[in-house]
Amino acid sequence: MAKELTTRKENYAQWYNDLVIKADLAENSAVRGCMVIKPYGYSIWEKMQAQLDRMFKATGHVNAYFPLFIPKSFFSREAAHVEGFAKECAVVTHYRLKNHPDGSGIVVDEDARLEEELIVRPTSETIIWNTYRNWIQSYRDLPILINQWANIVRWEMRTRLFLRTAEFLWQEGHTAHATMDEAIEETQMILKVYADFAEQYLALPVIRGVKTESERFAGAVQTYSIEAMMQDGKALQSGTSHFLGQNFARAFDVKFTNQQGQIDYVWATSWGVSTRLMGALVMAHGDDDGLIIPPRLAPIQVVIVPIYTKTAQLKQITDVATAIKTRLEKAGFSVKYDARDTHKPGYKFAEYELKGVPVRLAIGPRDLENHTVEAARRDTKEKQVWPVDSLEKRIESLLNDIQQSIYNKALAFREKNTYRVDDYKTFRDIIENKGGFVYAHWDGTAETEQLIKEETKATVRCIPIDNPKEEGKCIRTGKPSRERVIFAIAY
RNA sequence: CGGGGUGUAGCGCAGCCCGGUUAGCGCACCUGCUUUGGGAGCAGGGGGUCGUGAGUUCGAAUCUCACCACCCCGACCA
Repeated sequence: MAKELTTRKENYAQWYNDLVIKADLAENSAVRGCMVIKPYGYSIWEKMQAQLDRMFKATGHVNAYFPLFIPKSFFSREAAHVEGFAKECAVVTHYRLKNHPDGSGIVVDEDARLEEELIVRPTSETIIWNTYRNWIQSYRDLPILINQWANIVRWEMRTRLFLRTAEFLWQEGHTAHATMDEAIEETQMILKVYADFAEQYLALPVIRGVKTESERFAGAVQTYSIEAMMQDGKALQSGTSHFLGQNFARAFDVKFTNQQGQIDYVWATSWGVSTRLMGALVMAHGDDDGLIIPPRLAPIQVVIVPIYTKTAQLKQITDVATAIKTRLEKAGFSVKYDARDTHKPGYKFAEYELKGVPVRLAIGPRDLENHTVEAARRDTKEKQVWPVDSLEKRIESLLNDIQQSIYNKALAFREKNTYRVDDYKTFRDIIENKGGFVYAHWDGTAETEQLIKEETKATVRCIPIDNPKEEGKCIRTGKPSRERVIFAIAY
């Protein structure tokens, strides 16, 4: 197989797609806009899930499951919500098929039309809040801190593997609170969980911020997000946390009696991250040789490749390799020994690089003789020869180093491509020619935001939290502004 | 839904303009031998309703029409 992933400069989208497909993560399915997540890709997702799940549980949440189908009437209770999602819903209208009378095949049985259509959930606020109504009467029933792992469907016009598929996997948290402050606190706490996960596990530096009104979740009072920069300078919204106020409680009539004996509507939050994080992983860290998986999320952290000429040698090497594998597994690493006789070492090297396995150990006749292994790290491709003794310590420190290095690299890239700009000409030049994040003043109106979007394709990604106040003039209209916001072209 | 493009073996493509043996190439696949410390070499082999349907013609991958699918760019979006 020849090296082919060299298209990135010419067509980043194609480079990304190739990488996802060739690294064995996913492929397009027979269903338009939907993807097949392959075993290797899914195992990375499982690692993400497991870690996020731990973090949610550590912050007091529990998992539950709500229906895939949402009656159409539920969906229209919250005006802004329905407006935001109506254009991309899959709708179930019938419940039965039949053979066509002329024998030409299976057709929908028109006699089996549903009285009320069912929407395949694009998000579950409505079905969940309809359920919460029955669960909540008193402040003693609050808070409810529930998360759900599920698939959802949004009938997007244009799709891209992991980043925007018609069906995707995610987790959605839906919490109910007695007070506004508590709900806001929850929203921000989850944002912190997302940021910590992105930075410590995905090795992806993110900016926490607040969305502008036009980018806000349909039905939310406030939307917080984490924003990351991909290697083409575009922004990827990698997770969102919404303060929903009492909007859904009002829409679904979810009231409770507070400690003072007064009846009030319940305060809500919702938050989610999706398989889009897989896309972030690919785009933030990948290179022309393939993926680079952060060690803390790698399904295989260490791969051992034998190098031999005769079958007898293979047996000797296998003895050594198996012993090493056992030792490393005992130390808590996930290790694969690839003793396939059907592929040559060079092929395997390239294959595991494509898959982004952080560390490769090669063991050959020389190593048998010297009691060594050759260790190669995926991120920098550096190799060194190690004695077999004390391998655990070296692996541990190497994996930690890789985790940190790829984070540092991504952070350095983001900083290098972040600008502070005060005039529109420079702004346009950077957005059009360089890409990246631009901190600029904005007058705070949706009109100006829309104008800038039309003129440059850039949008306000977020208003960073803890943003320093600074007097300035909107770069488009010259009207006064009190802080800079982040503009970028987004995925 | 607007603009552009592509459908030929599992993947990537040539052939089409100018119709004419048995439709070809690279990778992959299978067999054998030699190889194995960075995607092996040689020899042999298998695999095709040329997207679908109609039309023109003695003859269509090639020309005409319709349809379908997919990709890219836009609008929308996690």
